Amino acid sequence: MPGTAAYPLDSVDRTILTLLQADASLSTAEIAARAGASQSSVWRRIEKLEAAGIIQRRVAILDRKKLGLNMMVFAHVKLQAHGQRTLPAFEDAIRRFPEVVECHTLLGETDYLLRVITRDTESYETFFRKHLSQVASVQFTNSSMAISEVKSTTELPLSLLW
Amino acid sequence: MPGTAAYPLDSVDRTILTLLQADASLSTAEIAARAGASQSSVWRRIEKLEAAGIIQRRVAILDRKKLGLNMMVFAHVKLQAHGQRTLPAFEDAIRRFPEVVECHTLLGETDYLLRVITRDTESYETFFRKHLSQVASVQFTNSSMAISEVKSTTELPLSLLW
DNA sequence: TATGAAAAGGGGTTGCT
DNA sequence: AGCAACCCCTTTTCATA
Repeated sequence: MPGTAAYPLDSVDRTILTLLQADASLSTAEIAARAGASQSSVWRRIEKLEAAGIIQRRVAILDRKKLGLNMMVFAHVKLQAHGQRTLPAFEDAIRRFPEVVECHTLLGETDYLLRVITRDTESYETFFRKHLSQVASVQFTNSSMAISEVKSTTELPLSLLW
Repeated sequence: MPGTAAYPLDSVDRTILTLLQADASLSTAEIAARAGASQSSVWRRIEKLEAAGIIQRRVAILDRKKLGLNMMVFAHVKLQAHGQRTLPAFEDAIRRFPEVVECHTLLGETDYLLRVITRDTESYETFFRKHLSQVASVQFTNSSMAISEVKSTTELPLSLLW
């Protein structure tokens, strides 16, 4: 049932999720101390949260600019006619482009919002001219380069829930 | 020096980064096997990559919808006059809103792009009316609800670099 | 079905070469 | 960088509620 947790989350679960989405390298012992439960209990709860898919995965977040990926662009894309195969064809192409790290379907004026990461402006233009704009059914795009990050986190606002 | 790695990355480092940004729960032994290096060497390289800030942090990615955060909105925001204190004031407010998980400065028509996550449409409207639109100097906003995710990853396209 | 205590096993961490 | 020892944390077992 989407929109509802598969099982109720108590305060120990909430502490686990809050801590792990901030720092996935915490030991179960450290989490247990802060959550007020035993180490083995916390370990089992984490397993359940992973099995339920509430914890999707653990990842390392890398520094884009330190690696030389200096260009980030948000591109709105609108497609032409919405035939039966237009959307799947576009979406398959998108999934194959490594430059596109996110693609969201939007309600509103444009059909898609893409987050595109490349090395620099030149490589973005190459991507745009040779790949993105070549995908059939793209009507128009509106690309905006991201200049600075005021805020950026992968942490969900769990405080809104509890 | 932004845009350049603090030190050159060889193929072992590249393998480490590629694997860890996909799955941060991999053991150093597993990474070592795939990278063709010893376990302790891989461990020390990871420490160096963390010290250099190339690996920023390790986090757990949670399932937004399973937790009941069903609403995600991308909001373009344009400010009024750009006085000396207009931007910092807006940015400070943004950083305090838990609903705003990302805020990027954009080159182009609008000033900012926000990614906002809330429980549902009602809670988004409350956030928008009582918080976002109340921030002084907001001239206009353009909010688009995200309907579905075609692609979404925190993995940087390292293949573009090497 | 979930818990805490404790044993067993594997991997992170360190010193040495 | 690699090897090996050590220590800590993950994982399992067991007893209890």
